[in-house]
Amino acid sequence: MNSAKTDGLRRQVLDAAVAIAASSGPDVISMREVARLAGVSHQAPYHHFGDRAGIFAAISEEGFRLLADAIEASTTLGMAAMCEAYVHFALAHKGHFRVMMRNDLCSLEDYPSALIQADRAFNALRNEVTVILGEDSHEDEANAHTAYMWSVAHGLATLLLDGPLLKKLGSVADINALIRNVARKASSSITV
Amino acid sequence: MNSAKTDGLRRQVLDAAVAIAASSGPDVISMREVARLAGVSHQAPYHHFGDRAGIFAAISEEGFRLLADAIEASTTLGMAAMCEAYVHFALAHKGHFRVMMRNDLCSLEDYPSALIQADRAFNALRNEVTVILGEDSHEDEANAHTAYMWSVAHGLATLLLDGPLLKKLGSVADINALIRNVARKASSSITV
DNA sequence: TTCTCTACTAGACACTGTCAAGTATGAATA
DNA sequence: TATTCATACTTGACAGTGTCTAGTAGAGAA
Repeated sequence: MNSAKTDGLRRQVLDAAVAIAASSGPDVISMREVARLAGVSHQAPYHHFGDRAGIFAAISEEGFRLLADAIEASTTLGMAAMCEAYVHFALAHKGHFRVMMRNDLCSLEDYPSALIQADRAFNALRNEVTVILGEDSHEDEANAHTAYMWSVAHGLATLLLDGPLLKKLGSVADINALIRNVARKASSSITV
Repeated sequence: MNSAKTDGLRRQVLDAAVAIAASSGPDVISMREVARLAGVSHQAPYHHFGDRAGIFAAISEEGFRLLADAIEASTTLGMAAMCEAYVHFALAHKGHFRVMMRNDLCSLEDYPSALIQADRAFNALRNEVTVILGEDSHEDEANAHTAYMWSVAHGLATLLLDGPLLKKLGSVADINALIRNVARKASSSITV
């Protein structure tokens, strides 16, 4: 009955927390509930995560690692593909994404290992922008374009995930078509 | 000492809650804390809001009303101005904005009066898009463009407010210049 | 006077995160 | 083999939380 000791409790708690974040949001995650789900005492998770913020930090690190992997993998496919990759990651990893983007749950700068993964994702996007703009482009210009691309992808992702206005866009027949459409618009704004 | 009875307790609780949301995030808002700040018993706020979600609903309604006002006012100035208005609203009303965009705190469809205000804001943007596209434009095209504009504005707003990657964009000299730049890029993507 | 409505207060309950202290188990060391 | 020690837990307690229930002071209407 007690599977906590067979496969790692740490992994089990993490999976439970991500599942709760995906279904009901990160705020519903409770130390005592995840302990209960894992079949251990209410204090057992503290040994692996320190405190509640520690769980969120672990989810963030894992999430940013997955996001960076996805974005780096799409680099060769161009700007629009990177934008799509960002949105699809958010939809496919709802639990992770919701936690990652809430730095009130755990401030990223307190957890350097999570920050490293976030940097990987950002740098991949930033590099692609400079490649497109060319070596001689101004730094501010590259920053502005990066901010623009990130805003589009992040905005669409959060609107699709938790946006109060999502249902208004429901009349768009295919949600993947919308994502592709938005990504294409965004990427074409760089070259113009 | 007890100013709760002189000016309305409802207003006092709301202001305290918005202030806490702006400084520390909505999750820190506690029924008992806002009651304490207002100098009343821990049950007094329940008479005005029903429960905790009721406070968030009231903040959402007020926030969407202010947002709709701001967006409608900027209609005559064109698409880029509407986009800027959205972002500036988020920065100027941090407390409201954070609550509005968290429908896990209170789901908007349960509070029709708040939903009406959200619709006002959306419709203003949507109308402007159709005006630019022309009467004969397809509905899906208008939806896609509206989704795009909303994504850009919302993405930039949330990244500036709570984004873990905000500091990366810090090298952009003037943040208002960034907002104007992004808004202009976004609006020009419609006519192209 | 009595009745009713509003705007509260007071007490209790289950639940939460977390501190402190204890325990079983396995490996390393003397 | 006996002892030490770290790991991975358990148990118990505490303050703080949202919210249910039950009361109360006061104003206006009948």
